[in-house]
Parts: sequence; C-alpha cells; structure tokens
Amino acid sequence: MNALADQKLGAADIAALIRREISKGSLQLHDRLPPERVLSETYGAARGTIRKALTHLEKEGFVETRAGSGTYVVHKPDETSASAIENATPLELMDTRFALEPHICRLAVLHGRHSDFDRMEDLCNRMEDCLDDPVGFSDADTDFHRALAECTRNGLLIWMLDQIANVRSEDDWTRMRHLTLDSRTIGIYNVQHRQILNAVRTREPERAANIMKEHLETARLSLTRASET
Amino acid sequence: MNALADQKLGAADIAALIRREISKGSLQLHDRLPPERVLSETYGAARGTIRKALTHLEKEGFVETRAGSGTYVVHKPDETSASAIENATPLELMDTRFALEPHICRLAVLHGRHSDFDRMEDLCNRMEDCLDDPVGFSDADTDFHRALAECTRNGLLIWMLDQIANVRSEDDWTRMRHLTLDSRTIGIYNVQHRQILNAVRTREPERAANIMKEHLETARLSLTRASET
DNA sequence: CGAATTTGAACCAATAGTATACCAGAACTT
DNA sequence: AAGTTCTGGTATACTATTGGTTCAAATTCG
Repeated sequence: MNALADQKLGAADIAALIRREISKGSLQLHDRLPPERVLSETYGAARGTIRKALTHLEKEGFVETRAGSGTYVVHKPDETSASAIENATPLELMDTRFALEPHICRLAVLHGRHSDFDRMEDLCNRMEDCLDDPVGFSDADTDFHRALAECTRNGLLIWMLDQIANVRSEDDWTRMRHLTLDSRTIGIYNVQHRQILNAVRTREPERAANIMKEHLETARLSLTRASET
Repeated sequence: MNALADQKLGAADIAALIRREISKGSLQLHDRLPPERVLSETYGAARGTIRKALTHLEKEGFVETRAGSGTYVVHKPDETSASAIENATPLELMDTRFALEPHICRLAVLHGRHSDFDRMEDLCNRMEDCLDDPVGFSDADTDFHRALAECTRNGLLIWMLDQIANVRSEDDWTRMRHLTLDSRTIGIYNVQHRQILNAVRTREPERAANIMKEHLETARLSLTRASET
C-alpha cells in the first residue's frame, strides 16, 4: 500500500503522517497546525481530503479544531522524556549501554588525561573494597562509568550516560541488581574495570571497547539469570 | 516553527515560540520579557496578537504579568533538555551518533519488520526526489534515521535519537548543514541509505553497522569541510 | 460497471489580526 | 517630591484568515 505511494495520498495516509508528527514531537501540545488550505498544498491533496484526515484525528483525540481559528494539537507525545526513561526495561537499558559505552571507551582513549585515569584508579580501589557491599560497589561502579564518559570531554555523551544512570536508580531495579551482586560477580567486574582502565591508559581503543563489550555481556548475563529465578 | 516559514505568525505560534524559550532555559525564572510593544516588532505582529499570546501563556502558568511593570517568567525549564543538549557542538553530536547509530543498525537487523522496511523504502524514495531540495532532504533524512531506530523497538534508544534530532534542529545548525548539502553530497547519502536499508533487510548486522559508520564518516567530513570555509 | 473517494470551487460564519488611540499604575529621573 | 517615561490594560473599527458547508464533476478501485 505504501511502496510506491508518493503521489496520491488518501485521507488515512495523511492522518497517519500527522499522527506521526505529533507522537514524534515535531508538533507539540498547543501547537497550531497549518491551515487546511496550506496542508492541502503541502500534502498535494484537496482540502476536503485534509478535512477528513483532521476529522479523523479529532475523533481520536489527537487534535482539536476551532472554527475561524485553526486546528490545535491536544495530545502529549505519549512519552517524551519522563516515561520513555521510566518505562525502560532492563534489556532496553542494556542494549543502549551496548551502543554507548564501547564507543565511549574509544573516545576516552583519544581524550582522556592523567587526572581522569587517576580518578578512575581511585574508583577501582574503592570497588575492590566492596566485595561484600553491593550498595557501595554499585555507587562506585556508576561513578566509574561516568568518569570514563568524562574522559571523552563530550557533554552530550556524558549527559546521555547520566540519563541511563537515572534509569538504573529506579528503586525496584536497584533491588534487582543487588541480588545479582554476589562477591564472585563483583570480583569479575573489578577485573574487567581494571582491564578497561589499563587499555584506555595505554591508548588501545579497540581493546578497551572489546573489554567493555565483555563487561556488558557479563552484566547482561547475570541480569537474565536473575530475572529467571 | 511549523511547516510555515517566518512570514505570518499567529498568536498560537508566538506563544509556542516563547513557551519553548522558557522550557529550553533561554528565558529563566523571574526574567522579564521584553515589553509588548517590542515583542510586537520582533515577531512582526500587532500588539494585540502578542497580547493574546501572553494571556494564553499566563493561563498556562508559564508567565505572570504585572501592569505597568512587565511580564515575568514563572516556570522552571525542563531539567532534561538542560544545557548539555543546547550547548552541544557539531563534533560532539557526530561522536554521539557514532556511538548510537551503528549499534542501532545491529538491533534493527534483529527486530525490524517488513512494515518498517517499507516505510524506510518510502523515505529513500522521498530523499531521492530531493537532490536539489536540501530542506526536504534533511527532513526525510531525520525521519529515515528515526525509522531505523524504531526498528529496534527500544524506546530508550529512540528517545535518545530524538534528543539528537532536537539538537540538530537548532536554527544556526540547520543553516550550516544546508550549506554542505549540494546535490552531489545528497546523492552519496542516498546511496548509503539504500545500502543500509538493504543490509538490514537481508539481516546482515555487521555490514549494516559498517555502512552506517561510513555514512557518518562522510557526514563528519562534509561538516569539517564546511566549518573550515 | 458501480460504489466510494477525491477534487475543486464557491460561499458562509466565526475568529484572529491590524492599526490607533487613550488610560492608569509602576518605575525611573531630576 | 514631582514630573517624565515606560509598562500593561482597554476599547474600537476595519481587514484578513480560518474552519464549516455544500455540490457536481472527476477519479480510483474492487
């Protein structure tokens, strides 16, 4: 139905396009849509068609239309910041970390400074004192990963990692994660952290990234193991 | 901010602009807005229109107006879209895309469906009709990358990519980016988009990821080339 | 073919927007 | 302290724009 369609758009197609604009956020709450006559031009459809699409969207509650004034968005993009983050599942989170953190390692190799590495060294020591303290380990772990991100000197990346950390600090999660943190697991993590730090220090980008992948894979395994029980 | 250019701004449009300034943080708590007569000039609208916009914002609780004194901001900015996003540089952005998008390709291979691919196909066609229309291309391009992200079925990843798209839509950027978009460059991008789509379709994760890296590398090059001139 | 949809146009009624003038209170200057 | 300047508040008359409606012809699609 959609493969070749760029010329003739039906009312349903247009409704779909606008609906997408809204849930994507390009059209935000209280925004006014362009007038029907303009939409008719931009979508290459007659005004009546646009009108049907809008009527449909109005029934669905995406939009409200006021005579003589315009058509307005009445629908919060379901999730924006808040619930996209709040509703993230553990697996979604892991996949996102798989995207970000190996590359963060590579950039850390490029931009990291001695002071960064010293700080990470401290955090490694702190974590190694936490073999039997899941909570303390967890805090230091978060700090370690953030310190690594700070090496990149990239505010956007750091910010994204912080968003992830916010997800991780949701209550039930923290509890679940602590379940998986026996002293054996913490020991493994500590070794991996050290290896990552060393690889970054000796400026081996791919090695650092690969160890990070291993590290995340380990974490994912213990996560799935925990959710099976 | 909508499909319309910058000619005729209605009260709703102006309200939207100011609302965004506030939630973005450019207008901070207790700041005083310019006088209505000035706003009227800067937005090219009559004072009555400005007035309607402000009244609307006051009802929404963004702003408080005191006769004889001025109109003041009464609303904290969204903490999510804080400074990290607004101050991101083009290179920071590219590095972040380098982290996210290749991995998004891999996950798209895992979770993408036919309907996703059809939609991306449509977008490829749309982009190929835009060899001489940088603005149209740019919009379709953003949609393409988002559609790819949607394949992952990972709300967190999609949300992160949206944040990036928000950075990219900052005004000065859009201008800069359009400078780099001659029809030759657009042609190259189109080929790469097709290749990515095909690799995802044929379920070749690493191939898809590698082409995405190439794609981003191309984009980074034309960016640095543009900023040298 | 036949039903459903889309089109294009004209007209209506509601609302928004423009331009101007004047008022009263707040803030600043002297 | 007094006066000037700036600010939002209000009113009005006119124009422009917008959605609402209708209808017949053209098009699409099963």
